Amino acid sequence: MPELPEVETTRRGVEPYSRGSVVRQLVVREPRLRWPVPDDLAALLCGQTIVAVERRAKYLLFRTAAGSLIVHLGMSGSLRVASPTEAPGRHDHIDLLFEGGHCLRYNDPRRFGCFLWVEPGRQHPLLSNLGPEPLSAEFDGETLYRRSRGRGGPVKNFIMDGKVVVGVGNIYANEALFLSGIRPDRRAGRISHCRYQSLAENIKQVLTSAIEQGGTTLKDFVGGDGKPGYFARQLLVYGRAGQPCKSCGTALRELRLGQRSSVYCVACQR
DNA sequence: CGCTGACCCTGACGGC
DNA sequence: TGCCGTCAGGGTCAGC
Repeated sequence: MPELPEVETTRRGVEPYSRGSVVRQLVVREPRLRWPVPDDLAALLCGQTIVAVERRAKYLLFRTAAGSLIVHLGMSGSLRVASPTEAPGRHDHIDLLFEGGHCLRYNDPRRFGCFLWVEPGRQHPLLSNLGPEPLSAEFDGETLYRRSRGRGGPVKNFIMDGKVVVGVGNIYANEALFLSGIRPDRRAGRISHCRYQSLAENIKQVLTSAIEQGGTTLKDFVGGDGKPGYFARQLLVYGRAGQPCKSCGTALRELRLGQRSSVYCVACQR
C-alpha cells in the first residue's frame, strides 16, 4: 500500500493521537516482521512520552526522550487509530496503547514492515546512506544530473534508488517519467540536464498532489478502514498497460525493470 | 562503486 | 471447486 504519500498521510493522521501522549503498553502479537521486533521494545517504550512524529523517507519516527521508535509499513502495512476494545483482526500484529485509552494498530499481511528502536542522538543503520527528501530544496534536477553521470542502468531504477533520492516508489516513478516524456528504460547517464530538471519537478509535483489527495480522505482513514486516498488517485500510466495513452491515444506498453512493472507510451516517451 | 537477481511473506486473480 | 503460477505499492543483501 504505502508509497511516500501514504506514509506522510499516515504520519499526519496518527500525529494528533500520538504527540504528547504517554505510552502505556506495546502489544506484539506477531514479532516476525522484516526484522524481528526487539524483545525489549515494549520495556523501552512504556512510560515514554511521544514528543514528535516525524518521517524520513518511508520510515515513521516516534520520538521520545529515551530514543525513537522506527516504523516501516513495508509493502502491505498500515497504521491506524483504533479503540483498544475493538478485537484485533487478522494480521493486526502490534498495538501501541496510550494513557487515555487510544491505540495505534499496526496491520501487515506480508510482514515486510518493521518496528525498531534507536538510541537518542544516534543514527540507525537503515537511515544512514539515504538520499535527499524529494520534496526538499536540496533535491532538484542538478542533483539527478550530477549523480547520474556514468551510470548505465535504466533511469527508472536510478530514481527509485534510495541513495539518489528517497520516497520514489514504483507508481510515482512511472507517473513522473510519463509526465517528463522519458522512457523508463533510457540509460540514466545519457539524459540531459534539462530533462532531469523536468523530471525532478514532476517527481515533486506528483508526490505533492498525491499527498493532498491523501489529505482529503484523512478523516476516514484515521478513524475507519485504514485505507488512505489510494483509490482516489488518477493515474496516467501505472496499471494501465494496453489502455490508450491519455495524451495521444497510443496503447500503453509494459516492460519489466528490476522485477517491477513499468508502463509507458512509446509515442510520448523517448 | 554499479548493477542484477534472489529473497522476505500473504493474498488476489486467472487459467485449466 | 481446487490447484498452480504469477503478480503486488517495500527494501536488503550477496555476488559479480
